[in-house]
Amino acid sequence: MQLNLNFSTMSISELSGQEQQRRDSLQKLRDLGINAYPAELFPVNSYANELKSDFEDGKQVILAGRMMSQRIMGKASFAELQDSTGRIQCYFNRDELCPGEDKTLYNEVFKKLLDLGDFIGIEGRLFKTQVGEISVHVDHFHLLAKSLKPLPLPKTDAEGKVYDAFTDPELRYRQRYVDLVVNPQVKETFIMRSKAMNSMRNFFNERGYLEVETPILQPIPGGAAARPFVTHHNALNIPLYLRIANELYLKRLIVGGFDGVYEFAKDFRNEGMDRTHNPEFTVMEIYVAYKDYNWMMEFTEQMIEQVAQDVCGTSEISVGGKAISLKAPFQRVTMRDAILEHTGFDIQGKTEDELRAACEQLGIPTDPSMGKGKLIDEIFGEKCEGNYIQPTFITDYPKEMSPLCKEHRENPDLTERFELMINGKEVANAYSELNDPIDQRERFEEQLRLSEKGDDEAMFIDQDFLRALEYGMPPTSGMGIGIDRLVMLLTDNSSIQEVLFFPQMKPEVFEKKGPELTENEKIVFDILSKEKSMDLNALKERSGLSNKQWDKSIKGLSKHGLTKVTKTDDALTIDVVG
RNA sequence: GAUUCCGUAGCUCAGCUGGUAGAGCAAUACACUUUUAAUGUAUGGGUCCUGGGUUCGAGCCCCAGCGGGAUCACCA
Repeated sequence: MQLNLNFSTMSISELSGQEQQRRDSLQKLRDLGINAYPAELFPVNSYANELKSDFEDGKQVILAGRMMSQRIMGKASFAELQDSTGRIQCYFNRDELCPGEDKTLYNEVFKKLLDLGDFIGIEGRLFKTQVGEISVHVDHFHLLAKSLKPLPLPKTDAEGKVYDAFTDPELRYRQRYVDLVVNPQVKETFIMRSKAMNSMRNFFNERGYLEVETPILQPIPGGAAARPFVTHHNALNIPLYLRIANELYLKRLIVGGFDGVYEFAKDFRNEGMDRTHNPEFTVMEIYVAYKDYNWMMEFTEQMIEQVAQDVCGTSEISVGGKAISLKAPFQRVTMRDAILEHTGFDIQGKTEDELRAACEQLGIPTDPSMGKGKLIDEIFGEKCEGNYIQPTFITDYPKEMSPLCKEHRENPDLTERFELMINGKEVANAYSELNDPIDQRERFEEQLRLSEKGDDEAMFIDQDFLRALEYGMPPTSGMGIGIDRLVMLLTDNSSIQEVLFFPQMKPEVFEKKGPELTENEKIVFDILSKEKSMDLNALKERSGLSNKQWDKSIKGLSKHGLTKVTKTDDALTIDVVG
């Protein structure tokens, strides 16, 4: 029946007015014989920013990008073109673009059928307007790709004040492509991220270390204490884990004879999400043979300074309004001294009970499952960590916290481990790596006992890794650095979501708006279709619906275009349309 | 997980003690040959996140849910 006709066109009526207009423009372009999505390459030879920095009057240029604004003044117009480097103004003159009688290209195509956001290609020459704005005098333009959805359009005035900024975090993260188009500083953040990784890569390559790749799907998720994601391999019919770290594989490569290996690795942890944690994140880990953690501290501080130079152009950065100097060397403080300084308590030689008592005294909650290492870690995390704004190496961690780290050469309760703290947060973590296979096996067994006590993050025993160590691993120092957190520092962002292109979010629900009438709408429509025309109140009586349900239903029917309400002097009448 | 705030036009946001949904930009039409948040005139544009409830009447009040932000807790 007739209903079907109405409903079949519904998907089109779901479009906003502006979306519909753009589709109409697209059709008109096609009617004019213009392909809105041409296949051939466009021979770009210039970019907005370099044209502005190296102005050369009259230079012939070909460039392409999105048209982001249009100022039409009769026979002449200005438009802004945004390419990957920035924006440049373009000048369109009707009688130059259309020298003959036919002004369609300017009057119709440029002025009416092009929309903001469309990709166009420009051929023209550089000049400066009377106001001094560097612009391209357009000789020819080509539609390269039509945009069917209107972009948000932030505007900046002469004083640099931004209006109508696209700021809603949900929309920005879910539609990062839009965020990147309209928010230049967002793009800059990700360019800096790429520079940081390139800088580190260069730093390592110059020293002869090898970039490698190791498995992401691991039968035993080792190298860290964390809950993994599990998946299943069909052909092998075994569970596989997404890696929580790549440490054990990189050490196997040192066993195999490489002097230095590093990997930029995506790790995965099935834990909470907040402004500093995303379920997948990027870590750089590097292992260098014949070195210890003292060497690694020097290596790390040099690397950080170099990265800051390459990314920010300076080692003096500002984070959340605080000035931080990333110039090497960094301060070194043992964990014992750090705790002594900030609490007055000396952890040296203390028993578990004494440590627990100290925690109570400091107001730090404890529970019976915490061992010595955990208690010390709590004190440090609670009372010390936040104080290290300037880069500081905290060294010599308790043994229980570090099952893969070599025992300290002077104190068997400690390990040769450091963490680099910047802005009160951990940025890097490094060891003199444990290479004694017998000691390593005992440490794993200790982890197993923790696991049996209910610690679901205790490490698994990796027998193959132990076998590798038994063949012999040279003394080695390893270091891991959280790339996301480092980039947060360098770009002065306090949320990890700002430095990930696509932070994890709950899946978006794309509502399917069914063409079906709701039950209530059907009830109302059935009554009405028998009568064709009714008094509104009479219909409401007959329907027996509550006020709210009645209201929804009657609005829904009008929306579907099935009914029409007309107002006479003192009554409302409803009719079936058509 | 707890607390708290938010969800209204394509975008940014108003919306009074509950009384027929507003502005700027964007869009449409017209004018305008070096403008620049261009300007002037006119016009169109809404599932007020969803579902219940209270009410003669809900964008607003109540309940439940969805999504997001912030803070805290947990966790490397």
